[in-house]
Amino acid sequence: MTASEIRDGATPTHRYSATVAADIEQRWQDVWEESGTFEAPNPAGPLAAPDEVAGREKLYILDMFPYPSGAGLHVGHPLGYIATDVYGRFQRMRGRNVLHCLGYDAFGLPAEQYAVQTGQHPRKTTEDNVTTMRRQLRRLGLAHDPRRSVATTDPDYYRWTQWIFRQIFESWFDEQAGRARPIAELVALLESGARPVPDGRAWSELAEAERRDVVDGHRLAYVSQAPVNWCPGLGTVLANEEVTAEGRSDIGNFPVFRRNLRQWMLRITAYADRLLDDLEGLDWPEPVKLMQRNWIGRSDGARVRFATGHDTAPIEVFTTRPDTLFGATFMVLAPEHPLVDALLPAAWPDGTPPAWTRGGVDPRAAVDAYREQAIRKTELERQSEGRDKSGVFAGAYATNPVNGERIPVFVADYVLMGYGTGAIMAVPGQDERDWEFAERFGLSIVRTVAPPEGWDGEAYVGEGAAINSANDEISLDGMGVAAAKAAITDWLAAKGPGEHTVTYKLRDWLFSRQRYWGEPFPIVYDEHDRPIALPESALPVELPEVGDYRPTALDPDDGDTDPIPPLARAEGWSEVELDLGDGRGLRRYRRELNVMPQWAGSCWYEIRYLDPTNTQRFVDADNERYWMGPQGEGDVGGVDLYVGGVEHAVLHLLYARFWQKVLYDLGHVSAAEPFRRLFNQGYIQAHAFRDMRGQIVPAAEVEEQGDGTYSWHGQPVVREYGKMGKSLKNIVTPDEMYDAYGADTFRVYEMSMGPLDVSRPWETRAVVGSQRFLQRLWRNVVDEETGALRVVDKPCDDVTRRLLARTAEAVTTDLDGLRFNTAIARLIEYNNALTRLPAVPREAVEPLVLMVAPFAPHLAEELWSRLGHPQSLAYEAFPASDPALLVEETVTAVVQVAGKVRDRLEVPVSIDDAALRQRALASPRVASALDGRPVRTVVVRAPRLVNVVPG
RNA sequence: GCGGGAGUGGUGUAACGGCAGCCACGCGGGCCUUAGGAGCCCGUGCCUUCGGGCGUGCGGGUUCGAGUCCCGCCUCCCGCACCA
Repeated sequence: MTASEIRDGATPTHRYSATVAADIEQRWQDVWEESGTFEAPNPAGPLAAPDEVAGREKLYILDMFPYPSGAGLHVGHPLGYIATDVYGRFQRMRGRNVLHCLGYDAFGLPAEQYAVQTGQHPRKTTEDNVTTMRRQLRRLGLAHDPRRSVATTDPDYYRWTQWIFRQIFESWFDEQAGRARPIAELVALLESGARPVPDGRAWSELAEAERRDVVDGHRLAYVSQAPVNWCPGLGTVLANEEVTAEGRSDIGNFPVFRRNLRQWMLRITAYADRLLDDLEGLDWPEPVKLMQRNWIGRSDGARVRFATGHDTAPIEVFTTRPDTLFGATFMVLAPEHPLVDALLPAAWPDGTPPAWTRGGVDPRAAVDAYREQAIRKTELERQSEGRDKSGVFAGAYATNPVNGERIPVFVADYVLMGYGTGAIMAVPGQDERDWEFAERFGLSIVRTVAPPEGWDGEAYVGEGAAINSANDEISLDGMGVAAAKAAITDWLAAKGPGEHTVTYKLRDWLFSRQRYWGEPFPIVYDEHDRPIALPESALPVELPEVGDYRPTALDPDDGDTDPIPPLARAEGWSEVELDLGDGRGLRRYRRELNVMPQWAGSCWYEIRYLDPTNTQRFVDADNERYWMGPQGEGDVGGVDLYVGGVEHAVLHLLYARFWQKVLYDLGHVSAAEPFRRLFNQGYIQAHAFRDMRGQIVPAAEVEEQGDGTYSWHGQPVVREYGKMGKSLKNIVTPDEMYDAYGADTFRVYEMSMGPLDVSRPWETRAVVGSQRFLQRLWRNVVDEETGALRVVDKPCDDVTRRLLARTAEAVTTDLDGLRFNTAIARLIEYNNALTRLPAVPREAVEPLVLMVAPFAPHLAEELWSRLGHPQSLAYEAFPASDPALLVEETVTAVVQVAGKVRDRLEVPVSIDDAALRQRALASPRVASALDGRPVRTVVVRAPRLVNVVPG
């Protein structure tokens, strides 16, 4: 082809197009893989390369564990992976030993639901999905260590998940030491008498079964019969964290019922204070810390017992306002409170107001009817009713311990069984809810905190002096809230009916699921139905094949059904004959048929990445200390940078912190926290379009009209804004971007759209801007027509050299601060400057290629290689700037009059205030702006600014 | 209701308390083309009597100087929500 033919034809042969990009990208991906470019050396174990570790600072970068869904990726998914990759490549060029990899969280409900829909075995669909995702991500050119890509569904992985569960099961929380200890140490303490048995008897007096009860009652993993979230639609129970505020399942949106079932729990509540306190030392976004604090929900207060006069235990309440105890004029119990039944008398007491009985012939009938109605109410109905208070008198009275007042006891659903003790003392004078209830039922109201002047008459919850709060022994009157709290709490403790206490919103973690696709528990039951942990040598307990892995189909709206674990169908698996080595010989045991929840595998994956092939331990101690150990005094340790969406603010991040702390207490890891620094990326949103009937139409087929309106096949549609997804028909896939532009353009575009932590709309038509940038860079190095190198080996001019220094400086600080968008703007600016040069000097463009490399690594490798460098640039030093070149000789000084810019002066950088002041006042523009007014003051900030203030 | 975050051109965004709008999309004009949904170059906040004036959600304040700090509103987004 002649040159004129090329010009006559369409695109020059050597233009950086999607085709050229695809060729370059796949070639370099192969090179990286074959030469193990991004394999991170360990200090010890099978992946050890001590020579490569020596003398380099380590950096552990982590992306949130993805689960491979069947839907494939859209362009929003890789955002965080690209960001961590850019950062990792940058830090590698600055000499750090970077650990970065990606595995798959492949167990769990989403994977299983997808398998159920497609009628295939979850193992098959999971493997297919992982393959698809690996392909889509490989095409992105992520600098991951492929040897470390674990999957939770691999028996070599879940063997250690089971091992950790076993550690949790075989330990207890020593409240005094504030940490977990091996269960054997508890047994020793009990045997020696150093620790009393809870009911006060001697250990030696206890029967074997009673001893087991005591020990099992202390374990961090325990079986309990308790109200749990039963979701018949999913066929499984769920953790509190997996249930929405509307009382439905997070996944699938099925109704959830409270039901008493025997389930595995993890004692996360034992760690409530440490999970709260250790947030202090973490470099996390404040909103996430706050969400964790709120979820843990610590509140300080007092327990107070109210005698009932019946033949029952007193009613114990929790209050954060013990100072208002003199104003407690009635009590309220949650409908499910266990004391309610014992309190109910045979008939209404004399003088019971009719409004209190809800028409019940006797208290039992009234309370039963009320409970029936309250339990039937869904969360949604409760909310639609607003805060209207309902309730019924229990026919009983209690005695206020501070003043001996006889106060009525009600049952009402505004008191929740799940918080505090499930019972409250009602203080209408200082509590809005109690006020509403008192008004409704005509109950007396006593103010015990003086409201401010002019208070409108409702409950006063603020600060103020105590009033009406004295008995023969103590008076709170005149005290502030804090002082009154302390005084009354001391009095209660001295007299017996109460004491200081702390309550948490956090509940223990419901850990078993009646599903198939999860980790089996390493647990068997003996003939007494007691759980026993299988020995380490029996791990992994492999997930058995079953004829039908689907959960038993149950009516989603019927909460009275029972869960049926699919593993019960595994032929010959549920019963097993074993010698557990406890001297009892070969015996028959029943296996645990539940599986672990989705979160189990993601509670410790960041640890397994460190040592993925270790067959002796879940992680080698040296490797763990090297990558995650504390860095000096006061550091909690953990991953150096963890990037992911804010949707895991509570669930995963809380569970993983809990497991980390157990492992830390037991001496298995050196880091007290798993994630030292957390960064929440924003989401990529997208526009969606509806036609006149309100139906969503495919966004890809919508055309923009000249007047800013939109049409779809000729009919007008309206634009809205939301998540990218199937339901809004607005998915754009990475594959489309690879085909149309190439991976490097896609990467640059995603990083240039805006700050990483801000959500923003996807705009396919804007991607071309990033392509033009890379094309211009390519053209600065390669002749589009001939493919020859265009770079000249001549010295660079001074202006360009200074611009390069400033660019390198700015790009470095931007990358350090994860400000990728501004770094790219700088690079484009510099590249545009090179484009305007008559010829591009090597000295000017080589640093640019290196600086672009973290963003567009394939293009950069290709240019680097064409520039004559035989080695990959992955370990080239990131360009540093000569400080001498950063110093300007002259600057533009801005001259303001009354704060408005009126002139600009080119001045030497060394100019002093007096000289600059003189030059500014000499400016004719200043004179004209002053318009004859006298000068009052002149603010001078040499060399950049003068502000002349007229009188 | 409580708590948190954010409001800047047509769009995404950028600005140590010191030149508002870097960079990019889009748009307008031009070049090159048989052609342009390619590429390149120039222009592009609004108004203007071409002097300049006005501009960072609204209203105040601090300051020589405020997009940035303080107070009060408005709007949007997120989290929690009868938590005693």
